[in-house]
Amino acid sequence: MTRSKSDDIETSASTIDRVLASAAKLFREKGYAGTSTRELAASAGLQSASLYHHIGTKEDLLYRLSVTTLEEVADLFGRVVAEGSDPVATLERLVRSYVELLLEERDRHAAMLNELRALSAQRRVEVVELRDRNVALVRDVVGRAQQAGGVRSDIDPKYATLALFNLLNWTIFWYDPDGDLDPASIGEMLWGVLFRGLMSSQDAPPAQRKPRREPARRSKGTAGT
Amino acid sequence: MTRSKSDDIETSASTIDRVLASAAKLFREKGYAGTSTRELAASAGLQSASLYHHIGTKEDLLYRLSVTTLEEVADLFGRVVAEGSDPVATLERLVRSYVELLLEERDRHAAMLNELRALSAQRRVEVVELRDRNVALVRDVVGRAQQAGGVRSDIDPKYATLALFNLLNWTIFWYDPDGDLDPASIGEMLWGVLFRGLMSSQDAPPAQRKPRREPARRSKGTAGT
DNA sequence: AGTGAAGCCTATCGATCGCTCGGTAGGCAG
DNA sequence: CTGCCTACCGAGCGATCGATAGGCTTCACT
Repeated sequence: MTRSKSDDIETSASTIDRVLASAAKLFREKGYAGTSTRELAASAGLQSASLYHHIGTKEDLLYRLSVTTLEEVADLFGRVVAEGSDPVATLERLVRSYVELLLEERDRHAAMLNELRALSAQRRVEVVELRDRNVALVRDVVGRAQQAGGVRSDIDPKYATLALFNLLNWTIFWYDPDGDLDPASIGEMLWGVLFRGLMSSQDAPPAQRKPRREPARRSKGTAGT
Repeated sequence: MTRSKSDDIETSASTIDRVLASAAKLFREKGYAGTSTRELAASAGLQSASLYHHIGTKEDLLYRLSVTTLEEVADLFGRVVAEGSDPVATLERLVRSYVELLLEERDRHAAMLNELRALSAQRRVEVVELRDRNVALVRDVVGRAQQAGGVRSDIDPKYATLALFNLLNWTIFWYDPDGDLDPASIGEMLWGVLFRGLMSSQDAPPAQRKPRREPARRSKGTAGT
């Protein structure tokens, strides 16, 4: 009452949030199996036994991290698609905002993407379903962009989407928060590579052009060079 | 002393090769820390004690796998560059042959790429140096392709190369040897995405064109889309 | 003042970890 | 034959693992 109780509640974050943040950081740095519950507890500022007041098992940490992270992605994607505009512009916003989220929450995304195998079979299936739902949303946008003529149609949208996430996800391995580029700049760079490619553009249109409907040849691509 | 000893040279030992192959497979599937020496031995058809007749420590397995794998990549890259031709054609052969090697030896590449953190500090530095040497070779080819006008010059070759390995390396996570595409087809698809991008090509040249020398502006890239 | 939950602690459990020990089986040289 | 070497194994070491048992303190509410 009269005494200042605000000073001992002033803990910056709740204990469970500190534990989850520590888990994400350590899982990314050392892997799930390579992180002990004692390290985890110490990183969050408590004894290992005290962990089990907040969680059931060590696996719960990875599971909660993964679900939260994938639901954030689903929210982001849902918001971007709800804005509604032409498919290529939507795809660009998906890519760039995803990269920004991926890198700003790198610990959680890296833990989820790399340590999925450590989950029990049932939970792994559940997490994979969440992830696949996000991927399917992007694939739909890719397909619509192809039908609208903004994206080349000689690549199966399934593989175009796999290539897209290839290009974006591996960034978690080299992104440096103290490096030259911030997440938004990396997203801009990667979108540029994804959409325009590395090919020198002598006369490519800088923005989208009216749908011109290529004959959608499905040959084997740039075989001969 | 020099009688027929060529057949019992230690490099032809089959047990150690089985152990190394088992280690690569298990490290990819379960991670380094998640794989016990007992599992490793069982997978190679031995008791765990017998492992230590062939190796010093568990870490030796990861180290030997990593060095061997990176030296194979260095050999491959050296051969491709030695063929000598225009930089864009060299880059295409680098990309496509790298993807084929990456996927044909997926276990070893995945173990090396994902479990590097499990190595001791000294060995980790050594392996990273080997890897960076391979990356630097690709970056040089990218830079020469830019100077020759075959690759757009508005992206720092450092980041173009990071994007390149982004696009290729993540494939280890979804490649299925029993799936639709074989490694060569995936390499062809990824090269197509890397070089041409996803943009619908109304009039882009299907093969290389004579160097046209862009002014090589080095600004911040594709800001306005 | 009394009650009960929340939050964290010390101490320790059984299981499993990487690794070592002392041995055995068989090939080969003298 | 003896002696040595490679390859392997059963048993078990100390350390560490994830998780548990039970106690102490704080605090809200009666």
